[in-house]
Amino acid sequence: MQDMNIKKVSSHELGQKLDMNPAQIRKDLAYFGEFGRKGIGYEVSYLISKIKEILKINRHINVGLVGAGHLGIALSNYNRFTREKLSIAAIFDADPNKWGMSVGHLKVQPVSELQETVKEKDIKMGIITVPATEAQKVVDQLIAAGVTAILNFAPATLKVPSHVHLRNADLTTELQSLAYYVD
Amino acid sequence: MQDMNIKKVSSHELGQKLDMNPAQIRKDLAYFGEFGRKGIGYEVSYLISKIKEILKINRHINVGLVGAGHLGIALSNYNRFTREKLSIAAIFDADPNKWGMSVGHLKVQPVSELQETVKEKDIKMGIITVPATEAQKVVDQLIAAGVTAILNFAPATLKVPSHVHLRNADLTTELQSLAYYVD
DNA sequence: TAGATTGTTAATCGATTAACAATC
DNA sequence: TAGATTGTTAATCGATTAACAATC
Repeated sequence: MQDMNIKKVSSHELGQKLDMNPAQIRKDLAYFGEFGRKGIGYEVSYLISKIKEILKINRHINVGLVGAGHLGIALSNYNRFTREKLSIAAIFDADPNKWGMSVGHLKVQPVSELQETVKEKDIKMGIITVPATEAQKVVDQLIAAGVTAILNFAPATLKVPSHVHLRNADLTTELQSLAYYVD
Repeated sequence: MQDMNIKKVSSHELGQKLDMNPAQIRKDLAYFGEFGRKGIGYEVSYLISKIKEILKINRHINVGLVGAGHLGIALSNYNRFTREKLSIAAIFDADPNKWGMSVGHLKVQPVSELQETVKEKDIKMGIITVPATEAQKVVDQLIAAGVTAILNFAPATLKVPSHVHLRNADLTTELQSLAYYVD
């Protein structure tokens, strides 16, 4: 709506677009504060900024990626990250043949430099795109370096301490959920 | 549990593992049929087969992948698909330089062959890993070929007719949801 | 038989929706 | 002012949990 230069929106309009009851929208928003004006509605730009604040996506975050294989390179080139204030700030790999290889504006670094680089570049999140057999070792190293939020693409069940937030991006599950609708 | 050679399980045990109330588990399962035995519990292998049946993941499905870039190649090599009865049976790309290129045991085909190959190989699902600018064109071609379940990795909002099931695998959202827990 | 556990009905709990005073 | 729309309280609805007869 902001892109379409629409300035204000009512809970009724939002409800139509999101296929939700207007009262639900007002109640959910009201839980976090008073963002609207009676008789007027919600100001689009203000609502966006408030929602970003609530979801904590109103700040820049540096991300470290471990595993310079096809998936790792694909993610590095994924330009939507940049738009959403997420920067891949370093890429690591265990394979000496890949060290120094250019990926975008970055060069692949040895995993041994992980700890130092995480501190230096203020990396707060990690992405794991190594083979399943290497994943636990990598997650341990990321945690040792102080990273507490990790997105794992390796098809492995990883063990992390309770203060670390691990999210598994399981592409199989996505496909399987679609399989339900086939035929 | 099957891998651990455990033969039977009670709703109480399942509840503990899944962090759910035992009554919830019994009720949910009972919705689909009577899978347990009073005084005994559920037989692990039977329960697995019934759940796979309910979720319709008890059959082999061939998948066509469009876009032989890094992400496409990464997905082709993703061996977990095979284990879950999902086979990438063909890879397409618009770039003539990629035609004939080997990816696993497949060769990259021109998109012009899509329609024919989908029929020939009984492809039921599609994966889109092309640039955002090409995605709508590709989804249209997949639909024209008769594919009704599509997983899209391109950061684009695609239009599909109501009988087609489109699922967007948005990697940004995954990362953003983790960002909430940073600091 | 006694203990265990299901499937299901009844009770409880929480989430959604309706209604409305406040007010722009 | 009259119409619109919020934030919030009250009413409704549905989902979760407890309880228990059936039975292995």
